Amino acid sequence: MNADTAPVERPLRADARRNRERVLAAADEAFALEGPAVPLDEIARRAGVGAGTVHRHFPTKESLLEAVLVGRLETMLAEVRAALTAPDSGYLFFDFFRTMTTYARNKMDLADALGRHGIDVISATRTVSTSLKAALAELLRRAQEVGEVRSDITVDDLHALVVAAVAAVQAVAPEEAPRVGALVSDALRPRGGR
Amino acid sequence: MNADTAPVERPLRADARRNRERVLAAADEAFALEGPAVPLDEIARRAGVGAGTVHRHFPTKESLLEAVLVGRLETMLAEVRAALTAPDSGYLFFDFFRTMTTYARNKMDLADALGRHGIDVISATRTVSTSLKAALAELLRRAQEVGEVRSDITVDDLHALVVAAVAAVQAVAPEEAPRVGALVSDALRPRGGR
DNA sequence: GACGATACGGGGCGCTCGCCCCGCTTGTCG
DNA sequence: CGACAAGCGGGGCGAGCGCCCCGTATCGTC
Repeated sequence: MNADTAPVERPLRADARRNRERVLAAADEAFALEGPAVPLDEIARRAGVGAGTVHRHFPTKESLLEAVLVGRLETMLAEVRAALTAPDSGYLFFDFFRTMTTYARNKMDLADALGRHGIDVISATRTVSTSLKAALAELLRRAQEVGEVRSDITVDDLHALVVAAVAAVQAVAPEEAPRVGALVSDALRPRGGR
Repeated sequence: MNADTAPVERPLRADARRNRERVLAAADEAFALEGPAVPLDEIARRAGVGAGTVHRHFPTKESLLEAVLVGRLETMLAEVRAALTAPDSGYLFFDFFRTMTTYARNKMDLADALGRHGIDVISATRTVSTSLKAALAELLRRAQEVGEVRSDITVDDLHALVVAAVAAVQAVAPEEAPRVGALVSDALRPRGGR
């Protein structure tokens, strides 16, 4: 096999790598706090770098959004995999659902900001979101096996319910949030069960 | 009582009134299709008026958003009141829930666009949203009375569930939408029922 | 320690969009 | 029907923001 099919990309210089991480971290935080409309200058300021540096690592604002989104999906994936290795993971399904809701909140506005700019979110995050879906499918299967979850629920349904729970929780007073979140997740339980 | 406490505002000239309606209709449509970020010029173009005209009737973009939002809430209110006068309105609750979901979709992005601009949505829409809430409370009470809905659900919960259903429906393929919407609304039903 | 390559900073350009202004048109009323 | 007020159109200004550029600083290597 020859090397020129995969043009060896040289590793980043140490400071470049460090700055890239800083920008990513600052962007993650800024997007979470202020939403996807936050100016790039603000992100640069938080990261303690110049605007040019942000632009060098992420040629467009969308590419930065995309990178942050992929990072969040990877965090979620790690979480799901951790849940899968736990004993009795089927029984812990609803605890896990609550955790997912927290992560998903951050994810969503990024995803639709990208969508609005004509970026195909599905293909941009294909690798990680495929793995995530597979891991979720396994978790769901186990929960259904032990009768915790209705048997006619698909992974897509699960995803939709997480999204629904996020929306519902944001729509009520904070002290009602846990009850309402649970209310939504109850839609997953077999009817007549509890 | 004297008149100068309420300085009689002269009625709008006929063409002004017509243009105001056109702008409002164009804005409603444009916001629904393109989201709240649509430029005012685009709205003016759709309405067939100049940009200055839009600005005269609605001094800021937020005031236009607000006017459209109030209009949508009024439509929803009319819908709820219609449902209340129907015979057996308790039993039709879940049909009605589906209708609400459709209206709410349009409402939500406007509301949080206003929120992002520091507008207090609650007080801006106080009159109509108070009436809406009261009407919904009555509808909910009847549905609970005939056992269609869990007795521990509040109006705020109902609102949250509508929001949740909207989010869920948007998160799945169109052909799955009815099933997923129903899944969410099932959270309102007494457990062990149906 | 010196030299070439790589990365940084931040000023600046161009575009978009909300808002204003002013010369002209149209409706209203005696 | 005529005069005056009310309303209209659209060009233009200023602010905000994404993106680019280039002189300077820093890193990696021999």
